[in-house]
Amino acid sequence: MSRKASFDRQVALNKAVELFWSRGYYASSMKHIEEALDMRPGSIYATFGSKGGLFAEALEAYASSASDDFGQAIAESSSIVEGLKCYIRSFAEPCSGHTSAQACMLIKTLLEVNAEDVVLRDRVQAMLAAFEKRLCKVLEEAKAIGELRAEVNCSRLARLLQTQIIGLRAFAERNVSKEQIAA
Amino acid sequence: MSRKASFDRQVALNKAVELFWSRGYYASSMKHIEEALDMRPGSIYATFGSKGGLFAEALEAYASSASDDFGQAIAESSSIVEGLKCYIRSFAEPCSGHTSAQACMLIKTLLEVNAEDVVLRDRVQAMLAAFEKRLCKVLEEAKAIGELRAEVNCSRLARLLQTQIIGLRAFAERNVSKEQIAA
DNA sequence: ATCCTTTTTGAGTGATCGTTCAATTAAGAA
DNA sequence: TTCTTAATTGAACGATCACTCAAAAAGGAT
Repeated sequence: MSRKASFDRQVALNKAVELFWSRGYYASSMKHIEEALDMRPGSIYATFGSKGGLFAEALEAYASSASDDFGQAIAESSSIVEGLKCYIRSFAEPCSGHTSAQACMLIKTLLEVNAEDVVLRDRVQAMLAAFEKRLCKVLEEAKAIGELRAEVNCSRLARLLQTQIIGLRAFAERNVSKEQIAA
Repeated sequence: MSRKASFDRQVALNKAVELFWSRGYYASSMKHIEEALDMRPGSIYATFGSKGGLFAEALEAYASSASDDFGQAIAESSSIVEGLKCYIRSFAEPCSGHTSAQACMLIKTLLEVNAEDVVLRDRVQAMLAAFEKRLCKVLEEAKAIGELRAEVNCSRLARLLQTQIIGLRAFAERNVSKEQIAA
């Protein structure tokens, strides 16, 4: 039955994430995208529909992989709280191949996308809310085990933590070693 | 001696700040700028040189006005710490005319501008560093008066506070009433 | 009122934007 | 090998990008 695609969709999406994450949405032209994915416009449009469609899929891929990273950090550590600390500290270092630390792609997108693009904006907000919920569940688990005192308000602490993470990762777009503040 | 300009430079810059702050740099086209400033391209280029030049000046104007706001918040309050609290709380509300809270323009710019534009990037970083220094000085003043305990590390607390403010203002680009966390 | 000088205007520049599609290429079936 | 069918290509599209400049407009001095 005819010919099959020569590229790997997930590989292409990862390359798109890398491009959009570093350059942002508006500043990534189709020329950049063609080069990054090593695909010609026809294939890109046949596969992802539009530049916006590709971005949306790339964002989902990013969120999914970020969520995996979080789960792994918690699972690998001896305790939940220790895992959280480890996770947060990881943002302060020039981590995993990147030359310098980078702010969360969700936040970059939230701040870049103008208010007119309601669909994308809502999607990003939903992703951030989902992560907050995830954080909250993990905290409640820690409380149930006794790692956290019984009187802590988990949903409030989750919001506070997320704010901290957002600030830390945006701040990390600069310089300094400041993982000493994380605790 | 001939004709004089019919527009007010500062008024135009304030309009530019409003536009760039809400739409970002790349998504603000010259057409948007012409409309926002009520000026034609010839006048804009004669006055500000280029789109980038206008943005740079608008950013300076924003930073200057933000710095004034900070000074005023401290001066108006009964104590330094109370002034700081008030200043931070002000970001959680749909403040001063804007329909919804908005992240700091410096941070939006830092996250939007790609790494190639070194000059602008460095300028933003310098502005953020200046604000951190200002925060630090205020904290040291508070310590000298006795509002803060003697053992606090002011420069570290300043960094922590700035991270908090960044996170809070980015977070505020969403929803909720969460000024309860500020203390 | 007239002239001088500067500002303002807006049509027009080439470049690049996101996107399309007819022609070409190539994998699997017969 | 030949045929079928889908994937890939890249030239080209109209729109819009940041920007220019010659012509028109208007304030100040005489």
